[in-house]
Amino acid sequence: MSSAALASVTSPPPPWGSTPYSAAQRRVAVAAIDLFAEHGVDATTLQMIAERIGVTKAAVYHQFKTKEGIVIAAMEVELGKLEAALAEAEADPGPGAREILLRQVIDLSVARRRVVSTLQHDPVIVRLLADHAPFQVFVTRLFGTLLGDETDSGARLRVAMVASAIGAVVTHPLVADLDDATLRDGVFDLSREFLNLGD
Amino acid sequence: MSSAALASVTSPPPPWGSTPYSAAQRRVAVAAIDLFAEHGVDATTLQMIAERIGVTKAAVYHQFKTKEGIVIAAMEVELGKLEAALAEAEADPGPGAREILLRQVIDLSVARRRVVSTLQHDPVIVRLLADHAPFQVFVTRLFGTLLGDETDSGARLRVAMVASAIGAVVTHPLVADLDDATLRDGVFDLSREFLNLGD
Amino acid sequence: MSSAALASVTSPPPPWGSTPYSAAQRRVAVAAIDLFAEHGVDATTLQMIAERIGVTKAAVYHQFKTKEGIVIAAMEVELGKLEAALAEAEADPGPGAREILLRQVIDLSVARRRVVSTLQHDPVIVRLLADHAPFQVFVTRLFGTLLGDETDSGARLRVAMVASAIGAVVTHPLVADLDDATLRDGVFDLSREFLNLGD
Amino acid sequence: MSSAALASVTSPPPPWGSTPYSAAQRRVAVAAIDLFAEHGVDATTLQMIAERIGVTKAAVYHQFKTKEGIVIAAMEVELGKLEAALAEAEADPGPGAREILLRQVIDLSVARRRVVSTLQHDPVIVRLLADHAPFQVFVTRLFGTLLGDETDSGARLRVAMVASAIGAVVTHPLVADLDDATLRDGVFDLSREFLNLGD
DNA sequence: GATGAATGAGTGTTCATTCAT
DNA sequence: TATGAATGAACACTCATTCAT
Repeated sequence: MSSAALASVTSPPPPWGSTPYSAAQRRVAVAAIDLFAEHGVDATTLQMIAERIGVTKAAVYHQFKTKEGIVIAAMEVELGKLEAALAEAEADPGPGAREILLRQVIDLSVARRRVVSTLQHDPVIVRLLADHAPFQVFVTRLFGTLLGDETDSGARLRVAMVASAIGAVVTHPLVADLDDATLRDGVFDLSREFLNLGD
Repeated sequence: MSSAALASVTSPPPPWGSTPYSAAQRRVAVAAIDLFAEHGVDATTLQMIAERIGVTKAAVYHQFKTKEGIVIAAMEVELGKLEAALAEAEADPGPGAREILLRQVIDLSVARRRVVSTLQHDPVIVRLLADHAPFQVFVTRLFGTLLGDETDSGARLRVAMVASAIGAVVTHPLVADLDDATLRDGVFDLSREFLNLGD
Repeated sequence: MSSAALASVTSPPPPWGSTPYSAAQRRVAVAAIDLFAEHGVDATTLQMIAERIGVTKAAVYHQFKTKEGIVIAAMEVELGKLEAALAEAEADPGPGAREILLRQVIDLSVARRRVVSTLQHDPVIVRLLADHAPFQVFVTRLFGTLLGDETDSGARLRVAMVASAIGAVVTHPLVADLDDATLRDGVFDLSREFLNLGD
Repeated sequence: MSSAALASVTSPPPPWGSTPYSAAQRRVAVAAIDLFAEHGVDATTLQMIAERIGVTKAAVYHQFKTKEGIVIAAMEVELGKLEAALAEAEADPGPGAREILLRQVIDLSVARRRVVSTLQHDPVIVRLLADHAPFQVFVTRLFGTLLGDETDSGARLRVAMVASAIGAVVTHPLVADLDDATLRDGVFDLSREFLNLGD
């Protein structure tokens, strides 16, 4: 049994999507995500975030005690979109579950191209994720489900390559001219083929 | 004919490896690359770079007029390592040339894991590259050669995915336990399969 | 005749102990005193005061219009404890009155060690006191009574030294190991000896 | 033998006066002391310090990495003035040594009235001193020498009262009209009397 | 060629204070 | 009465950059 399936049995997954962020906090987080994607976390100042939502810098600080808090909230809001699909895949570990989850991941990655790509690689976020246990849990669950029952190094390598590719290909200049649907389906087909998920 | 081959005919490739950086400048660039990889470009201060090579901040400024200059030099030094392989592949556009180039790219990516991954995604560098023509030329040549004669959207998508995967898979946690050689060969085989390069 | 006795004739002393502070205001003042003693006035935020009494910052503002108001209230509450003894000493200017007042001052200083020491020297409070007439009156009465009939520079110097010593000795590391009773009596005896109050 | 005399035998006292502060750093420290005495440490901004010596805030930061560093330097510069007298008294523990040291302490306290009083009681400085070992050593030496051979609680109380009085009496309103010389001699005589140092 | 000193323009963060509800 | 949201003004601190020596 995969470690992810095991985890789903022993303890309920953390409620990513339902984190108790107020509406005001959500507004900040959403504005922040866009700016992070556009300029990188370090180059995004609190001033910029405040201006984008039309309030004062101090008002933002009324919602979040630190910039780091905003970054985490931004990540939670974004990754929360995957939580439902992941929970579903964990609940029904049938052969199609991985495929459905894969599809969701790709859909989100394409739909939110720059955001996903940035959040996945920005040095500040990478460092933050490494120190933030809940994120580790989420990522472990995600890759565990994607792996399914196979956990040998070959399978891990395949999943790692696909996962790496998805996050980055969506902003690759070579496919900049593809429309979302084409990119989505193309990436999905190649990923399935790559993961030997085909019939 | 590929756009890369075309480019190589119309204009001589810029001398990546032979850029006239002095020894002192090279020392700065090398120190900078490591720090960029470790902390990100924005979080790497000139003070840190100066300290790492045991000189003063002003001494660094004697070698480079701006921080941006250091970033560019760092990229040139790093990408210069691919220049020889790329030139060779361009000179002999036989069927094996793409494979050799691919191998070189993967070898470098694995050998310099964190560096490559960081330099490829750091927001400051990404922005700099977009504004820096010589980099565009280099990247165009690289992908052009990797594409070979096929330039339809399907082929472009395959190359984009492989290129995206290579740069990121090398630091993926799922393969963190693999030794360099295994990772190198595994990624190479999967990439060939992906690109339909196998016999 | 001492200037204090004169003052007590010309104008009724301000009602230190009976200042019309509501129970809620008193609660704020008491919490504030402790925090002022612990961190200094400047480093004590309204947030801290509010938290200590379990209300919100705005609730504190409902009781006091400014932070300065809280500082003044805190001083009044604390000094009010001396008001009764001072009034009594003023009413009966016999030879023992000074001694009784001295005793009260020392008792309070020892019992509320850190508080007294801090409130007497904190730069914010010192400045506030200098601008706040009622405090000047109180202090004048206090020292006037302590001085008794002698007002030459020699007597003033003795009283000044004793007064200075009392406020600070209670927190001096050299006597940190003394229990309250010992410290109280020791300081009292030395002060009497110093002021030539003994028989 | 007093603990101070012992300490002077086993290890040379730290070089308070000879701390390697550059001229520029000294200029900052001196300006800071005055401002600290005038407004308190917390209310003294780096801007104020910078302006007083006619440079930029950033220039001050070039000399000291933190505000705390400035506070410590200010203390060292000020206390360094006592170092010579203290070392001398430690070297010659004769009966007159305590008296000479006492005289020096009083002279400095009177000459630098507000400075000494403030530095001795400012909450920020008090806290800093508690966490700063070298200051503890200095203070221990100082009081040890002042105590001489007697270390019972009675002697400690007398020294504590005198020490407390000296630091505070110099700014006491009751003696504000005394000129320096009168105050100096008066405090000295009273202190001797207090400490039973008279012949 | 290298250094120490200096600077201007920010950055994240804090805090007393206000106000609509 | 009490609160949550908001703000303006400030603060300590940072950093790329310049320049006289």
